[in-house]
Amino acid sequence: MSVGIRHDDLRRRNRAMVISAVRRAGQPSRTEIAATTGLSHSTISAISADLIQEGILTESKASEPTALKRGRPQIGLALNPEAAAVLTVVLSLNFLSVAVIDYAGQVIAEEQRRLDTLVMPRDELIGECLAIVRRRLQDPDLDVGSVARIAMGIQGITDSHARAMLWSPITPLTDIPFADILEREFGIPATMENDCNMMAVALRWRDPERYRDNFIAILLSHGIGMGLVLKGELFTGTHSSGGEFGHMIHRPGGALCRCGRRGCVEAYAGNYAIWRSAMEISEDAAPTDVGDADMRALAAKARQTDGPEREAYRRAGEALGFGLGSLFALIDPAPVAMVGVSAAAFDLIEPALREAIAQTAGGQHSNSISFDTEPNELPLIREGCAMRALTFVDQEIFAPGVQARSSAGKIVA
Amino acid sequence: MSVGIRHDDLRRRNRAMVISAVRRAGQPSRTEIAATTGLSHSTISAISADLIQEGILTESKASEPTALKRGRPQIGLALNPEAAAVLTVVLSLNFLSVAVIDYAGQVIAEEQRRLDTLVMPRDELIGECLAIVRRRLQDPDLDVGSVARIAMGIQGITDSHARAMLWSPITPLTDIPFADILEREFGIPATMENDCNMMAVALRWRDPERYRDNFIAILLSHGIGMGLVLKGELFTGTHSSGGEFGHMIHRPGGALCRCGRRGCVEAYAGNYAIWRSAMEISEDAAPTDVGDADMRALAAKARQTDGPEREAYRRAGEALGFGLGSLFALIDPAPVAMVGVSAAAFDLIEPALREAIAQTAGGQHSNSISFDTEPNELPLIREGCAMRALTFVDQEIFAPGVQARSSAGKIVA
DNA sequence: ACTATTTTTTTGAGGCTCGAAAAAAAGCCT
DNA sequence: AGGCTTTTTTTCGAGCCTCAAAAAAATAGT
Repeated sequence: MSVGIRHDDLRRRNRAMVISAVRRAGQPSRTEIAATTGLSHSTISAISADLIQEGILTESKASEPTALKRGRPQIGLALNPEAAAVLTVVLSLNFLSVAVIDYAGQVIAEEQRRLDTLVMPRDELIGECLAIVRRRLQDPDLDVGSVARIAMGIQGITDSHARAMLWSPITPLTDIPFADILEREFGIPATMENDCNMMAVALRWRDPERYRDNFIAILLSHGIGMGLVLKGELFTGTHSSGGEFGHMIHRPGGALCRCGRRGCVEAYAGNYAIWRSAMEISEDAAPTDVGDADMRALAAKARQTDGPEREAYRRAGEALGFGLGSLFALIDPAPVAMVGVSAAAFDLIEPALREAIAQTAGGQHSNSISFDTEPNELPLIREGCAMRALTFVDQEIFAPGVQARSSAGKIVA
Repeated sequence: MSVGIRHDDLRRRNRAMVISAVRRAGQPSRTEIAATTGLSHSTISAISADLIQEGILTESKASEPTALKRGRPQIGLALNPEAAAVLTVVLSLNFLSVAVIDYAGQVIAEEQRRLDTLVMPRDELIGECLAIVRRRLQDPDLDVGSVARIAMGIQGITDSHARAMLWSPITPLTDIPFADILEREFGIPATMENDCNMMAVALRWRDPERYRDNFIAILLSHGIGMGLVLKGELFTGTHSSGGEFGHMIHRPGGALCRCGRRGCVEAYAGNYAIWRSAMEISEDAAPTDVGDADMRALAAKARQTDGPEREAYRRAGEALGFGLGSLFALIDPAPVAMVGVSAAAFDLIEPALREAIAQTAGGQHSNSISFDTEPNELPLIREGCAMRALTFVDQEIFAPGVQARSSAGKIVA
């Protein structure tokens, strides 16, 4: 079961804590770090001396316009951008993008490509991913050896260990162990992350005030996805990436969902469902792909006239509201971020959503539940992947445990 | 944010680990503890010498019929029953029970009382609880000073810090801070726990093989409650005890629930809902109390003839199945324990439940989801409270952190 | 009685954090 | 300018903790 704390773990954990304090705070002084971590000044001094000597941190003398104060000025500590680099791969519908990011979090190279993900055979899809990564790694401007981690994000379900894509709406293929494939090809540790989870991670870094310990990121796109942070931790399923909010049951035996089942929230609130409803096509009709431009036109029409388009958004709001109500019954209410193309139509969705949620036990005080919108999910996913990879480097490479230390470079299976 | 590890914390944590290893394993030898905790023999030897000297552990020479082996025989370590005692209070519909339990987990005294919880005024209800505790504490056979912790369990919603009852079906009263009340009255640290959470805790101690890291305990009684363990941790809401499975929405705008809303799972699967449906009373009718004997008679009738009684159980199964399907979409499937009087009628519920769950995304491989039943919830709740209180003593009193050490006896607010 | 085997304790070394004191690096004041 | 104050950072010794190795203890087999 839970394991004892060894004597060496102590330093390792406190190192990790100092690094993470610097990553969060930007340019904290040693004194500030001591205050936030609760460790003594002497300990922080010793650890940061080590980290600077190892090239992980740097002293940034040129601190911001220092508020004129008496006493020895604080010396800001910053992440050394050259300490390492990470690579992010984001695979979404018909689109593949890669970025190389330095240790301080700045993008230093990127590349994007259009693909027909829906029809590509397995080998080709994997091949395209490997090829784009290889091109970036072979960039002469880049010191290849410094790429310490790859984080790949994909729309769809991944396993709970972040190793494989289990199922995805962007391809009929299933069970592709992308993390293992990337590690085998490039010898760099990799993970396979769920898109909505990465959105949640990114939101937390973007706005820690609002998105701190408990919040929900919901992707309103072709499908409905969710990333959930509870008590400061990303919530995942026990076997899969979990949080399949879109496939909670809204109406037993109801509209046909893309997953082949009936009555899921997504079957009322996914792009295809809103489209189907607005066009007054049967609820039993097979889901079709709807482009972002078409969805924006639909929203415009719904705003203009009170017809089936507006009703379609109303029904989507109702499904989302009852779904959120059920979710809130389980976890208590939390702030929500709506992301994706239909988040731009949240004005059409919100009234019915609030009305529905007010009818649920989880929606008590539904007026106090706050929603935020962000129409563009891709930057969020990439940012999330970047932070995921960087914090891995922080913890597993620059503050390694006993196992990792004895077998540097070996990929953990 | 997260705080650094001090040097003194190390010993504290490892002490706690040794104690918990003994509590889990029964009579482990030092060598076994070293193996399970991963600490060295010398460390375990030093820590256990301390604990024995302080009267927390004892060496149990008279170990079980030792498998004849060469070498120095292992000396079993056991919890010293006299090291401390805890007190459990369980308040349920019309029933109040108290037990005193020694440090090794044996019940050493108990008392039970019938009350009219539904109609008692606030002062009287609190007064009865205090009186029954006081009687047990004043028992001359009991060394009062040794009672180190009180855990109170109640049917209903508690806050996430386990301090107060927020709402309960057994009384119209709300927001009673029982933990504070007990602490003020007796000067003993106390917590206020949710019944279903305690059921889950108890199941884990009873059968750690089956109920280890991920499982669900569902109370099928007047209302529907849930205790959820995910990744080895009890899952609670962010503000409340959470996990209000019974108030997930089964059918928007559907049958009237005891909570005043419509379409909750409970409005189809709670005792009153099954009764209402079997008697062919309107779904809009106000919930009524149904005795356990009546429910058993109803189940018998349903088994005998295919009438409205059987249909009522079928509809309960359907609601539970779709509810579990939605839950499993969020957390992935896990073993389920059905507890309470209607668990005895699970044979009537199961077919429709499995049929419904198979129609949900979370219910993939629904045949592999296993159900267990336990008709009697009260012993489980008491056991859970006992283990809760005992592990608190293990961790907070016998392996105290810096704060607790410097202010012994002070109640943490 | 002696040896082999296994468990437990003892001992010394090394490492970590902490508090106190010293050193460093400014601004402030006369 | 020079001394003083204030604040940050570093240094140093003390006290713990864990670990590995060696020693001691306890028993079965021969």
